Amino acid sequence: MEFPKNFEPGNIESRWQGGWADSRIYAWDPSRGRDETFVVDTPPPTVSGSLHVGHLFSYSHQDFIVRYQRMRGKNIFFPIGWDDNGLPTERRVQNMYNVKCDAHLHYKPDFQRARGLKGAPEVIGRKNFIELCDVVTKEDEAAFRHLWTRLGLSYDWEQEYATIDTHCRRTSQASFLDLLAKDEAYQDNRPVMWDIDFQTAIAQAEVTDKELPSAYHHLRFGIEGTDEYIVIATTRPELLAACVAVVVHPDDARYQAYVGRNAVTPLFKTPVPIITDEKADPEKGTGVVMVCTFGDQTDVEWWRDYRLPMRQILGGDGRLLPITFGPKDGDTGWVSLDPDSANEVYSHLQGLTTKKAQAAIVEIAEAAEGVIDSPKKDIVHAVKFFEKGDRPLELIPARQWYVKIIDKKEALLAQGRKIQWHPDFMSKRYEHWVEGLNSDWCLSRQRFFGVPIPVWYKVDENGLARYDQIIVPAAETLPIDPLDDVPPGYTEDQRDQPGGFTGDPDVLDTWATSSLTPQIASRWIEDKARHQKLFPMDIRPQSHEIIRTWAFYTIVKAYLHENEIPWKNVVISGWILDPDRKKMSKSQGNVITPEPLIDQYGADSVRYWAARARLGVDTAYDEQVFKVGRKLCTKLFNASKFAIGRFADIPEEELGTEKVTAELDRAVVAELRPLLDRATQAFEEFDYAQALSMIEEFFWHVFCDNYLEIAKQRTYEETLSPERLSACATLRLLHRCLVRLLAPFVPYITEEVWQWAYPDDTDMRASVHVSPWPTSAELASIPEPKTAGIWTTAVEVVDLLRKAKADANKSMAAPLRTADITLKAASIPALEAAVEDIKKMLRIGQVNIIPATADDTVSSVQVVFEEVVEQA
RNA sequence: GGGCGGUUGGCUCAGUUGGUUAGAGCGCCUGCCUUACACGCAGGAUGUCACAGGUUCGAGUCCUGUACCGCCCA
Repeated sequence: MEFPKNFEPGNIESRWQGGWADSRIYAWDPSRGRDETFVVDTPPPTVSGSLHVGHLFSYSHQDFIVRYQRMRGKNIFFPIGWDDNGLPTERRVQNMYNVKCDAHLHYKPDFQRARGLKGAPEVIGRKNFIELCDVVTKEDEAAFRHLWTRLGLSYDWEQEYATIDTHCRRTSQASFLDLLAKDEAYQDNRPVMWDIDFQTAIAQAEVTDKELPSAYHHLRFGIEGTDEYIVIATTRPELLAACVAVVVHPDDARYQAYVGRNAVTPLFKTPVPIITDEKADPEKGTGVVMVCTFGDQTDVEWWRDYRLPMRQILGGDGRLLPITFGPKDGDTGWVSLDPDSANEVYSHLQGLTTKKAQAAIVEIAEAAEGVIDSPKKDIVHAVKFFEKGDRPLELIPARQWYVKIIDKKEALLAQGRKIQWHPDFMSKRYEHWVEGLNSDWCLSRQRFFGVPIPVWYKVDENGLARYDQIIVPAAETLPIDPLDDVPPGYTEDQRDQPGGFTGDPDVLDTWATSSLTPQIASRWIEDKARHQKLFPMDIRPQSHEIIRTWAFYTIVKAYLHENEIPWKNVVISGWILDPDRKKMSKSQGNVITPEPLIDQYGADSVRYWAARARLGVDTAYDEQVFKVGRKLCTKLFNASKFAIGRFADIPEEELGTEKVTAELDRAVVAELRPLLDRATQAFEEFDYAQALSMIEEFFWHVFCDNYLEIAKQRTYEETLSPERLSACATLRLLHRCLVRLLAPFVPYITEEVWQWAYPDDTDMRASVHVSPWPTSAELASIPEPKTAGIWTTAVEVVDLLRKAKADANKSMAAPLRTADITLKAASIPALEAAVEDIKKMLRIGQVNIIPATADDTVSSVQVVFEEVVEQA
C-alpha cells in the first residue's frame, strides 16, 4: 500500500466535502423512530452579520455532539437555516443600493438598481425593496454555506431553510394567527420604546443600557397664584413643554406645603398638579421630578396611574412636533397662562432634534430671568438604546401588536426548569430574564424586510381604519402580504376606501419567526406527523448572549402553541474573546475573519481549537492552539501510515481479537477500556472537551510514544509468529478505535486514514462517520492480563531507561550492554511480562532485575553503554 | 445596586464526590536526525492555586468575607 508522503489538509478536505455529499451520510431518515433519532435545533446565523471566528467556534461545538450521536447509531436530524430578515439586512441593502423603502409605494416590475450609486437615495416600494434584499441574502447565504461546508459541519442540506422563505413566512404567520385565535395577541395604542432612526417600535429584549454623560438642569417652577417656587432637577429640559405634573415623595417634608397645588412651568407657563408618589426619590436631584409625556418609563407609569393628560411632543423621527399653546379654557390641550410667550419660546425649538432642542432651551433659560436656579450638575447615567441603534430610545405612543407574556412568568419559569441547561448555571440567565420582564412582547415592527402581519382591518364609512375589526386570511392561503393580497369577500378596488379594507403595513419582529425554528424544521403547519416525530427536539446549541432572545422566545412560542418545551437540552457555547479578553466586535476592529484560518491551518485544526473549549466558558483567542491542532493531525497522519504499514500485508481475518495473546498487548487493551467508558460518558454529558482531552492523551502518549515503540520490534519479525500477530492485531485494534474516537473532532483526516485500512471491515462502515462509536463491549473477548500492573510497570521502567540515555546525552537508539533494574518485588512479575519487548525497544543486551530490599525503595536503573568504536 | 461566572507556572487552560509530592499544551533550557513523524523523540526548570478567616485528621476543591476581571440585569 502506498501512502502520501506529507499531510496536506487542503487536498483531503476538498475530496471529502464532495464525497460526503454524494453518499448522503448526513441525511435524516424519516422512516426511523423517534427513540433512535437525535434532533438538533440549530440556530440559523444572521447572514448579513459578518462572518467571524466565533461562528467557527460555536457551530463546531454542535457538530462534535452530532457526530458522536451519529456514530452511536442515531438517526440524525440536523437542519441548517439562515436568518435573513430583520434590520441588519435592511441596513446593508439600503447602503449597498442607496435606496429607501416606503411600504405604500406601488411595485415596479422592471425595477433595476446598480450598487454603489451616490446622491439622494431612491425611494422604492416594499416589494421592490424585498427583491433587493433577496438578492443580497442569497449571496450572504452562499458565503455561510461555503464556510460551513469547508469546516466539515455535518448538516443535512436537504433540510435547509431561510427565515424569509415561503415556508417560514407561512409558519410565522400561522403562529401569529394561532396566538390571535387564543387571545394571546392583542393590539394597543400606548407609549412604546421607539428607535428614531429606524423609526420602529422595539421590544424589551432588544434594549441595551449605555452609560452616558448627562447633567441635571435645575429649573424653577412657580407655585400658581404665589411668588413662591420649587426647583426641579431634570436631565431632559427639552421636554419641558410636555410637562404634565410635578411629583415629590409623600414623606419629603420640604415640599409638604405644595402638594395638591399647581406648579407653573417656566418659559411655557403651564399649570401642572403637584402630586406625591413613592417612586420620587428624595435623594435624587432636588427630590422634585417633572413628568413629561414621555421622558422615561416612570413618566409612563405616572401618566397611566394618575391619568395625566397626553402631551406628545416628539414625532417618530425624534424631532419636536409643531404645537400651539392656548389659554386655560382653550381646546388645544397645550395650556399656558401666557400663550404668546410660550409659543414664542417654542418656535425656537420646534422641528429640532432632542439634542439640539436641549441646547436651545438651556440657552433660552439661561438668558431668561429666574428660570435657572443653580448651575447644571454633570452626572453619568444609564440611557436605553436599541441594541442596533445609535441614538437613545424614545417613548412614543403608537398602535402596536403585543403577545401576552407578563401574565405567564410563573409558567415560563416552570418551562425553563423542565429543560436541562449545559452548563447548568446558564439556566439562571433565563430565570432572571423572565423574572425581570416588564412589558408584553411588542411584536410589530415598522419595517419592510420581514414577515408581514397577516391581517387586514375594515375601513369605515368615513375612511378610517377600524383596528378593532380584524379580517384574517384563511389558513390555506398563507403566506399572504396584506398590502398585496385582498381579504376574502373583498376586491382590490376596495383597498383603503370607505367601507372597504386596509392591510396592516407592519412586519413581525424578526424573533417572531426565529422563535419558531423547531416548528419550521419540523414542518409544524404542513406535516403534523413529521412534527410529532421531531418535536420537542433533543438539543438547542447556542451562545449565551441570546438566552434572553432566541432561547426565551422559542420557549414562549412552544408553550403558547402546544404547552410544550421546544427542546430537552440547551447547550451553551462561550465566546471567543480577543487576546486581551475583550469581546470581539466590528466597532473595536478586533474581529478575526474565519476563512484565512482554515486556509492556513486546515479545517480540522480549526475544529480542534474549538473543541478545546468547554461549554459555556469564554476563551481568549490564542492562535497557538491552531498549531497544536495541526500537529495532532500530522501526528495522526504519520502514526496511521506507520501503524497500518505494520499490518497492512496481513489479511484482516488473521488479526482478530483472539490473536491478542501477548500479556503486554492485553495490558494495553486493559488501558483502553476505561478510556472508552470515560470518553463515552463525557460525550453523553455534552462534554466534548473533556472527551478530546483524554482521547488525545491516550493517542499521543499511550499509543504513539509507548505502545507503538514497545511493540514495534515484534512487528518486524520475519515469520507470522503468535508474538508478531498479537502485536499487529493490537495495533490494528487500538488504531481503529482511536481513529473513530477522534472522528467527531477532526473529520477530514480521520476519514482519510479510515480509507487506508478499515472501510471494508465487516463490523464497520465505508465512512468512519457512520461507523460505530467504539465501546468496551468491542474488547470483551480479549482477556485481562494474568499479571496486574504490566502496563504501568513497563512504562515506568522505559521512562527510567530513557532518562538514563538522555542524561548521558545519548540517542534513544544507543545500545546498552547491561541494564540493572531495581524495583519492588511485587512489580517484578509485571516487568517480566514486558522485559523482552523493552530489551528490543531500547537495544539492551542484558537486563538484570533486582528486587528492592525495602518496600519503599524507589525504582531505579543502572546502565552500561556499549562502547562505540569510532569509524575512521 | 442585584445576579452569574472567573482569578492555578511567562501564555492558554485541565483539575472528577475534599485524600500522597498540583497537571497538560505552548513558550523556555539540554540532548537526540531512533528503519512513522524535527509539525518529531527524550529529559529539565518554572506555581504562597487572588487575598483573609473558618470547617476538617487533611482544602486548589467546602463555608464566610474582601479585592480584581468579565458578562447579564436594573
